Amino acid sequence: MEQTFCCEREVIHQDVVAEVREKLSSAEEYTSLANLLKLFGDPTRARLLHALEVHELCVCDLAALLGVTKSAVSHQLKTLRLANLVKPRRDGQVVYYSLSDDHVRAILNMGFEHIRE
Amino acid sequence: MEQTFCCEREVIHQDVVAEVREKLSSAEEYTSLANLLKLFGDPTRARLLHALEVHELCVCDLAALLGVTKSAVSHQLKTLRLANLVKPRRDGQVVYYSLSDDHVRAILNMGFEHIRE
DNA sequence: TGAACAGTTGAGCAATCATTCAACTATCTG
DNA sequence: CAGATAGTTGAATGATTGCTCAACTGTTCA
Repeated sequence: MEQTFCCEREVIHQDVVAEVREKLSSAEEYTSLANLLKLFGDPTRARLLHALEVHELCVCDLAALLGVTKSAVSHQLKTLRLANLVKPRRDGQVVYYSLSDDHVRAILNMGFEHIRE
Repeated sequence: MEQTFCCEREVIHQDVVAEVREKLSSAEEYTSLANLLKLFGDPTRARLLHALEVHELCVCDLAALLGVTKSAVSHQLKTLRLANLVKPRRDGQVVYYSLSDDHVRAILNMGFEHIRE
């Protein structure tokens, strides 16, 4: 934001810009939106989420399934947990994770539709 | 992936893991999916896309609308263009951008639904 | 109680990324 | 053609991030 004005003289289409500005949400809301969708933007997390869409799984199984360490899985699950996308269920030593929201399914499927077209 | 085995002895739920493995896509497909959804994971790009959902806009107007430099907008638009999420239309000096796909709307709206619940 | 195992956590590191700056191209107009 | 303006581009930079490693917690079982 180092430029003091956008276009050299003025905004080109003031009316359209004003109309669009009215319909946009607050900057904070876009930050929330981006923070949510960012979580789908990593191959490991995408695979994790898609696997959990099929079946509840424990950290150990997820690590074996994806071919990564338990530590890596646990770190990613923590991120997803804090964003309320997955929820844990402890049974003895084993912690089972599952999707906490149907929006996860919807967003993943929308993405798959796009890349497969 | 430095661990030579996942769980100390074996995968805990071999049957479930096998079932899930069958239903998962290829690793490359998750990379494509992540590369797509990653584009929504930045506040500037999310605002950019949402603005274009309302109306076709030129680089100048977008910069004014978001309060960032034309250069920053142009860089982000290039990324989105290469992913086929937006498309340019030149009219003289001015380049107008618009969404090239309805999946963009669907994904954004799904995201908004989630954060607003 | 102590050994074994599932999972978590924090620090550190390499890779990725969003933005800035400056130089560039392209188009219009006088 | 020359000046002005819209937009693009590449290099540089500071911030973010995903993974690893090692140490830790919590639970089970003999």
